Amino acid sequence: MKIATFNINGIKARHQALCDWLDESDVDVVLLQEIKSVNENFPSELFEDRGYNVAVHGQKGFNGVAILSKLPLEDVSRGLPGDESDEQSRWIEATVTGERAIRVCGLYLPNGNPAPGPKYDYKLAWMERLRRRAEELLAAEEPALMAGDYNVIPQPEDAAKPEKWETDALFLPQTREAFRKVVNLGFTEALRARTRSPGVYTFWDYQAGAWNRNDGIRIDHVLLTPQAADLLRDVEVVSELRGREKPSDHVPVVVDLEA
DNA sequence: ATGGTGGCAAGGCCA
Repeated sequence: MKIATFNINGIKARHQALCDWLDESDVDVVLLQEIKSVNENFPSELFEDRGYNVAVHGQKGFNGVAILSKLPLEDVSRGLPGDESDEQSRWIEATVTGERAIRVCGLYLPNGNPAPGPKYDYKLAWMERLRRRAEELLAAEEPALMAGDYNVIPQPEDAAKPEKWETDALFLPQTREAFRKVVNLGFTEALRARTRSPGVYTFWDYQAGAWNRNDGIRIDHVLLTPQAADLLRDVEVVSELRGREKPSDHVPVVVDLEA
């Protein structure tokens, strides 16, 4: 089973590019972030026509996550637990069953800039809620993954120019520590597990020719429970999409699970 | 130090 995470930066502007990729790839499940759309305006038919089931957790203008799946989506849950007052749409999860049942969680972790400030406080609080949900997933001792735009550069080697990010919310020591706290509960970070991955990025800013100079960062991650890590066959970053017409500033990360 | 780009949606906000 191939499961992808992809921050598409606006479904309205990107549905054609997304469909082009779906038509030429063989992904079974796609976790989308930054759809920037309310549920009613999400073009579900485009994906249903291609054999995908669709679950959306949208929001007007910003954020928004969704799941596309060729397998039925069961037990869909929207919103990260732990704060009833949080109105931002950044989390969606569901169970997909091929040879094995996998719990897939799609997430769009807050950017957090400028730091310090209320947005950074929100990011850290969100990461603490993520940690608590992560503990529950591990306790279930079943195949599960949390994939998405984490807005975290885990290590200096995950940025072409780490010095540029020193005071940025994506790379501050507190951010990296909070991410480590989640991973070290017992997850396998899929790409890091497969390669040392220096020079492998998933985001290039639209500005200043970042793509042409390969001035990227690796901030889209797939975290696997031990039971899912046992099923890991392959990991791929589809960086080629970043060079196409009207690209997202992120590219997909695809894991292939024996499931 | 500033500005550099892009999406949503219709004026800024967010990244």
